[in-house]
Amino acid sequence: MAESDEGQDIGRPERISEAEHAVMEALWEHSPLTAADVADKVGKSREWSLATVKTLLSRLVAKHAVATEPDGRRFLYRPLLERADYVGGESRRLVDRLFGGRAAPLLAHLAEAEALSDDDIAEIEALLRELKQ
Amino acid sequence: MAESDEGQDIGRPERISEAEHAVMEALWEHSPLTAADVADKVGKSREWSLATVKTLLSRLVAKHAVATEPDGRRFLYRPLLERADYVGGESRRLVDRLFGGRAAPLLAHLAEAEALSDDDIAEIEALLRELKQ
DNA sequence: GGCTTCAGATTACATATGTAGTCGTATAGG
DNA sequence: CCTATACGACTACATATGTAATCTGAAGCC
Repeated sequence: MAESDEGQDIGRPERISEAEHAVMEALWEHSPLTAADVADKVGKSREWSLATVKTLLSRLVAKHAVATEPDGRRFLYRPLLERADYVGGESRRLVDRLFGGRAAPLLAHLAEAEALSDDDIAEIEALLRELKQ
Repeated sequence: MAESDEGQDIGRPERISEAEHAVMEALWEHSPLTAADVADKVGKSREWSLATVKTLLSRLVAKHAVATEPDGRRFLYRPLLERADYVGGESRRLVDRLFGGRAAPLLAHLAEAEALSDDDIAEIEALLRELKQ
């Protein structure tokens, strides 16, 4: 048992795998969805069987990242974890692990790898202006 | 067999796990090192037995991320994969997976999460100036 | 030269993850 | 009513990962 029996499930953000993340993206884009809907959306890019998508959805429910609500004889799935939280967490983890928590070196790396377009640069400048005032 | 038998091992960057990454950090900081040395350095933060570190080193050698050279009856380990390459790859993967390859949204997220210090901001501004000229 | 010791090699084992298939059952169609 | 289906639940299984312990052989110490 993860949390001592009884009591609501606060905190403890269970790790979401890459495959699971793909499913989350489908739900973030639009929800609620049935398993078939999700399989459909995700199936565009990955070649997953419906069974696979169902497994991933179950795991996400077990991890409290997705909630279900009955809809007749089936379920509608809806994200519990918000995309911003997930994305923020993952970004943070990477920056912490690889750059000692500093964002600047990350940016430097992306810049070096030509991963920054002119638009990106303009956007980042705007962001900084906003942060400073 | 990973690459058709015979022929040098070009490309195919095998994925390095988080635990393995910790070992790489030790080697990037200073190399070559013996397994015991690595265990020592890594042991500062993680509570790993020497056996564990040896396993991780072996796996890294199998993944061609680390090379060995005999030193008497033991090995000296030295990174083959460069830190910049690893870090660049991981950053890229994250940005691609979560931000459609755009760096600006990543930065926005870090900013929102207060993950940007004043120093960071100054540093990033300097970076941008450099990029623009 | 035999015993201890230290190093890498091999084996172990639980959990996570990717990827499905099968089971049981409620329901919709005939 | 009975049957074909469509779902979720359960089971499966290979590989990856975290975390070690054990085996084997060479080196050094008495």
